[in-house]
Amino acid sequence: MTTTLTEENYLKAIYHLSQKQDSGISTNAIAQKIEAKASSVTDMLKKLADKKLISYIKYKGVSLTEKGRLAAVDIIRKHRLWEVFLVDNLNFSWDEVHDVAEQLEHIKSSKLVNELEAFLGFPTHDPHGDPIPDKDGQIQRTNKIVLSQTTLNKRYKCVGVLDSSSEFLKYLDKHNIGIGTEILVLDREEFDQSLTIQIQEKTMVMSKAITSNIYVKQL
Amino acid sequence: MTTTLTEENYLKAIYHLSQKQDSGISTNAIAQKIEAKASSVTDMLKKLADKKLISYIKYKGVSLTEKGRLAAVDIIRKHRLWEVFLVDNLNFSWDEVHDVAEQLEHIKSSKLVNELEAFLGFPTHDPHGDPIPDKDGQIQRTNKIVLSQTTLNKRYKCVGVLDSSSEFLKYLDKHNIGIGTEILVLDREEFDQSLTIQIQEKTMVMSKAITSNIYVKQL
DNA sequence: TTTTATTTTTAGATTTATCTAAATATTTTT
DNA sequence: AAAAATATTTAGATAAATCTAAAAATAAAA
Ligand SMILES: [Mn+2]
Ligand SMILES: [Mn+2]
Ligand SMILES: [Mn+2]
Ligand SMILES: [Mn+2]
Repeated sequence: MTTTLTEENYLKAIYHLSQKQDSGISTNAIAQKIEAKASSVTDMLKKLADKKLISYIKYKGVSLTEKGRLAAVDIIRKHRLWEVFLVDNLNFSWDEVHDVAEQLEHIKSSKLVNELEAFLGFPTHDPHGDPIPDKDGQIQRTNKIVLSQTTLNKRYKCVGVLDSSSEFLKYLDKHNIGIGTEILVLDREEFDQSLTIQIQEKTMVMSKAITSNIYVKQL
Repeated sequence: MTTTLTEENYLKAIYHLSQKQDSGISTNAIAQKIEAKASSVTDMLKKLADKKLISYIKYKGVSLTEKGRLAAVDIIRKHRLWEVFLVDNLNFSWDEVHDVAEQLEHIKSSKLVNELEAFLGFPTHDPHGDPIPDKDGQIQRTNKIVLSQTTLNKRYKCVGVLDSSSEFLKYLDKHNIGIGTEILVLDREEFDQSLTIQIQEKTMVMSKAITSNIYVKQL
């Protein structure tokens, strides 16, 4: 009952796609995420279905079984714990950790991940504000919203990012926005939905492409 | 010019075999170490020779090129640094680290290994007393001997192990022998070369199978 | 120095994960 | 409801790493 690196990447991709859309995850959507051709995906789906990790109905898309969900969440747990380690202890910045974590998440050793978690002080979130699943696959979900959906003249705190690409994170760094940053929403331009916000006395305008990728919580 | 996980394992195997015997490492010796069939080894040797990582003359065995040696030493550097991390920070004992390090040694990120080294305080040796190669592939070699070749009535310090299998390390744990342990050699039985030694007031007899796997330095 | 044994290489197959091209199913448009 | 477009699956190929069985080379023994 061991999963290969490739299978693990498919499970993770299906899991992430399931966050947006509950079931019937399409072959094409997976192909796009994995960066493989649809025919390759079909082959792998048969394999994952044989292993009871997904429910697969030809032409109708897939969904994770409980077994598959637990496997996926375990990879994500490892990924996020390693990201915390890289930032907290090895001087990585939040835009540098993802690629290395993509490799580290496949290391197989339950002692390793559990000891790592303890060493890090049982962190609840990774450097991008994403929650870290616990040993039993439970995820602490908080009711965050995206900055684009905030109401005017209220104060918010940045608690995460939707897009955690290196490019976007560097943009945020440049404008001194990170997890914990306080943001006051001043105005919304109706034409393009751009926001005028204030961060530490400084006022700036942000396009919707930006604000729809920043998670905040009202203070 | 990237090396696959499998290629890396072959390079490491060839490197370790080269420590005992300088050149002309045989196909069979590699096969035994890798736990593969000789025919599989021959295939891989061609591949490694194509990549200029080894010098290979049909039927005459192989040796690492400088490029291959550096690649091998880099894997070993990572392996040993991770072993230090596991023991120093994640509560692993020296008999538990090897299998996990076998996985971690293949993670590709020069920032990761260099930052890890700094985080660990630039350790010179791993938990088994083996030297950690530096960034440039240099290895600090010390003139250690095996316990079986010591002279009577002299005091030694354990500085490493030749056999670092879990079984052997557990045996050493049971008898309170570890890196740094002081050993006084009292007597040698000529018949079977067994040694009577003294460790912290306690006297014990050890077979040659044991004493030839413990590295010591005279005090 | 032949003969025998061992080692190494080659030839051909297998498994995993991928691809292209073609066939089939589903969805959308007319 | 038929035609067109899109999505998905199948068929057949390829590359990496392995294997078994057979052939060839080298080493050891007679
Ligand atoms: Mn990540
Ligand atoms: Mn993350
Ligand atoms: Mn080791
Ligand atoms: Mn070691």
